[in-house]
Amino acid sequence: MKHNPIHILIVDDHQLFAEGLMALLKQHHDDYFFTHIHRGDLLIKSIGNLTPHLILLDIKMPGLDGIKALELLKKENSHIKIIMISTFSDAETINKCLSKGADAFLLKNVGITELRNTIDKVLHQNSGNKYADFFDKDKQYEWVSTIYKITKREWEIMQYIKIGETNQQISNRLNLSIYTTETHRKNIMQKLKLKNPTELIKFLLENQL
Amino acid sequence: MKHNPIHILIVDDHQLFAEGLMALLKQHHDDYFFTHIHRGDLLIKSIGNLTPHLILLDIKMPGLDGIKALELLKKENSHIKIIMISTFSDAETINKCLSKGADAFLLKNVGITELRNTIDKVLHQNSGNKYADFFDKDKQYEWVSTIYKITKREWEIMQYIKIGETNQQISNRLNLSIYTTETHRKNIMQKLKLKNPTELIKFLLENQL
DNA sequence: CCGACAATACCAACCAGTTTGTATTTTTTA
DNA sequence: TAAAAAATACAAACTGGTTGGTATTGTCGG
Repeated sequence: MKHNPIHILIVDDHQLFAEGLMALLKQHHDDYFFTHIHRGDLLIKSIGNLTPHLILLDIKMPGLDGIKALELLKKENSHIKIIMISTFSDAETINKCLSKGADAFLLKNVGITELRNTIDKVLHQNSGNKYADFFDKDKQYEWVSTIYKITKREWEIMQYIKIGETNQQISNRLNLSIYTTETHRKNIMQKLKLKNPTELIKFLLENQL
Repeated sequence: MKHNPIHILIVDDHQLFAEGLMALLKQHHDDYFFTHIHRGDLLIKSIGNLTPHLILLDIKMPGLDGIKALELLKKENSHIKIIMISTFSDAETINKCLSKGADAFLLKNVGITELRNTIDKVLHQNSGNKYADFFDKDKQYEWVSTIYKITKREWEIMQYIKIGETNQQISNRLNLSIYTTETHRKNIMQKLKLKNPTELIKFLLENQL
């Protein structure tokens, strides 16, 4: 690591974020050099001409989402280390990433120290160990519950609505009458002052719940 | 600007983004110093004890969204310059920000040069001029249309679905029969291989369309 | 000029969620 | 322990979107 420069490829559609990352990582490592790609599909097209040791891969991107990109990459270039970086972190997404071969999963709200540590770990292990940064759902619940008076059960139901389940599916899953789920949903809508299912989904996604 | 240090307050829930920004901005300005707050509600609580010259304010945050924060801030501290930084940029959001007193609106996918220029402009003007960075919707349309074969009309209708309009409202707006809108919607769903309205909204939001 | 595609329009049966109610049981907490 | 809050359950009328069709008109490129 001292004597051969390490090539890090950053794949993220946010120019500012990518540039910031490079600036931060360079601060302690003269031997890092970077490439920046801002679209998933360009990554796949150009990976043949690039030989990164490590890819920092955003999940949410135009062109091709990070998870599909990860899948394609690991099939062809399994030696390249990949750290997924995302805003979201439901367990489902994290597990999908790890099972498709990601070496680590980090949230965008980690600090640079944690990112550096993760990079070091990933670069210096013969793979196998995975590092995942599970999101603190409790914090999220805390603010919806205090601001909107959302109860635990309502919160639980919101989580299933977010992943696209119908009232019927939620009821089956939680062993509830569909009427109960309807009632909860009604109360959620009232408390959040939302008018239609679309607005609920937007609320959930935009507030990263 | 040479002799009195400039205090920049960064309000963004993404630690990495904020740290990256600070690293980038420090590179050319020794006379900048920074505070970082990661929640909208904490901003409002602590603004009394802070005297920033400039606030870089993210729109999407837990606690209190950036637009409300902007509103509250400008009411009390109209002299503080505020640059909104966001991932999204529908004209509605931009206009809302500018009308509530934001001095500029930038997307997270601008580069550091553009950010620096905007900061300089905002700091050196007696307010009045506004800088907004309207998103290149054409680019977005380009990739959905090439990947999913979405037509112009379908794209147009998707935009209204995204803001929560019903088929009826869209039909009125575009002078179409509701049957036409239904047909377009049906085709959109098929082309995107989506099963229900929830998935469509998720697709639109997650792909920032 | 013709074939493909886009845009328009229609229909009926169907499915999902909303609204506006009421009401019982369980749990929490003052 | 009594009151409040949360969770449960039900029902009917209603609104909005889906599914799987069909069909006409316009338009653009080969």
